[in-house]
Amino acid sequence: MLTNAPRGTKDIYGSYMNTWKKLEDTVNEICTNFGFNEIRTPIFEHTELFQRGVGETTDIVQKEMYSFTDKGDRNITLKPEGTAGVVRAYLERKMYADAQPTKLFYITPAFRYERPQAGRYRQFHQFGVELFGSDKPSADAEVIALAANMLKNLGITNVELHINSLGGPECRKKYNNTLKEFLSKNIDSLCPTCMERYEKNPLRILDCKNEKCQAVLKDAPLAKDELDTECKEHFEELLRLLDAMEIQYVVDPWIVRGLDYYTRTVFEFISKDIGAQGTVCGGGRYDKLIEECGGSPTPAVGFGAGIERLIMTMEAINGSNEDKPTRDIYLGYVGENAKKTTFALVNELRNNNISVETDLMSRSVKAQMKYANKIGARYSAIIGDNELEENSVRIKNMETREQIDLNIEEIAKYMKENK
RNA sequence: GUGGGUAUAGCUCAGUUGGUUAGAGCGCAAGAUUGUGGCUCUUGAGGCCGUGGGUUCGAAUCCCAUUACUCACCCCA
Repeated sequence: MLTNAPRGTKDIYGSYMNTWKKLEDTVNEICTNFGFNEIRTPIFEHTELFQRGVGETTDIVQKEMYSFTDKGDRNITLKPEGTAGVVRAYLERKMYADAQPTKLFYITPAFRYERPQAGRYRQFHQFGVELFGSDKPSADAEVIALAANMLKNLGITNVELHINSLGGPECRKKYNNTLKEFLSKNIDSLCPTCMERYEKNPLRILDCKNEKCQAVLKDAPLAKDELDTECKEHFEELLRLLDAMEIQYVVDPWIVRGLDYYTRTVFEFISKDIGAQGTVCGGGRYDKLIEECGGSPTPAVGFGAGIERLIMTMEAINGSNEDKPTRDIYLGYVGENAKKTTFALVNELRNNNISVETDLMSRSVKAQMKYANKIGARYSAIIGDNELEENSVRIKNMETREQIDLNIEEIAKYMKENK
């Protein structure tokens, strides 16, 4: 137990960390270009926030939350997703009084008690974006464009954008009824889970993979055909904007998102290369959520992307990022006198922003050179009594094997020039 | 929560019909005449054979349980 991380968690280090950092840098840069500002909200919130925000009927709230009572008898939950906390902050910090729209992004751990499998962890990480204050299709377009742009910049080309509109609350209610009516004729041919869903959440039946259910659904009414004129116009304008930006998409009437708060636009970027959990990025519009959380009616769009899944898709294309570490120079030494000089020099170089390593293992010169090679040092030098006497150190380029003699004082300058 | 697969060294994996001290490759460490890397060679360290119980004269090997990992369902990022 002491040497086992809790189930469904992961240590991030080594080559995985390289990819992770690259991803974070890309995300930061793109969000800045799109005018989104970073927000970091607490890792835990009052349980009620998620019950309201994510929805009482969702699996997330009903069975997957890490909840506990703190010493002050507060009901606390580790965030199972990123949006609710941001919505809370938007209201609490009165960001609606700033220039609108408010455009925020976050990278955060999230926690769900689920059976782990490929692309699914109990602690995972979400990159997400939220845009508050605009009900216009252009806001949907901007958010989708950001996601597409990010994926492109990460070199993720093996994903497809699926998009749909569920309509506003009225359309949705109406569609639910039409769908139930349609299904009622064939309810006995549905799979057992779908028979349950018929009562609970008929929309979900649409993306059941069971063949029998698919057969029943063949001529099912589609949400996009039940939209009122406003919702329909909204969706069509969004598609026109995506076309204008040359963002490829598939209108997929079957996508239904599991979170309760979506209205109108929903979309997913789906990969076929990372197993059953193929949704790399999912989001949509949630015009009712802010009211639900106690604010005045405010439209919003956003998405969440799973960092681990993004990395999986990147690795499916490029393999894992096995970059060797690199250091500017390895400075070794022989003998006690040289040791002091070397440590002083190492410190000076580091103060000049040069990456240096030296011997901490009392190794032979040969072993020190081997180590220099392993850590990917670009240059190496060994300081001993001879070098101290003559004030001359031989700097070796590890790749070309070229060597050059320098005074100890000249080393920092030389390394800066050859950084 | 439900099902399938797996579990031997840091990693990838051998291990015969149950038989004495459990192996290989890679990695790690030391060395191959003086203070200089990558190749080669030698040597070494490192295993409660996932854990607990059972069968047996004897278990890494057979049986049961358990845990973890893994894939899928479910759900979602």
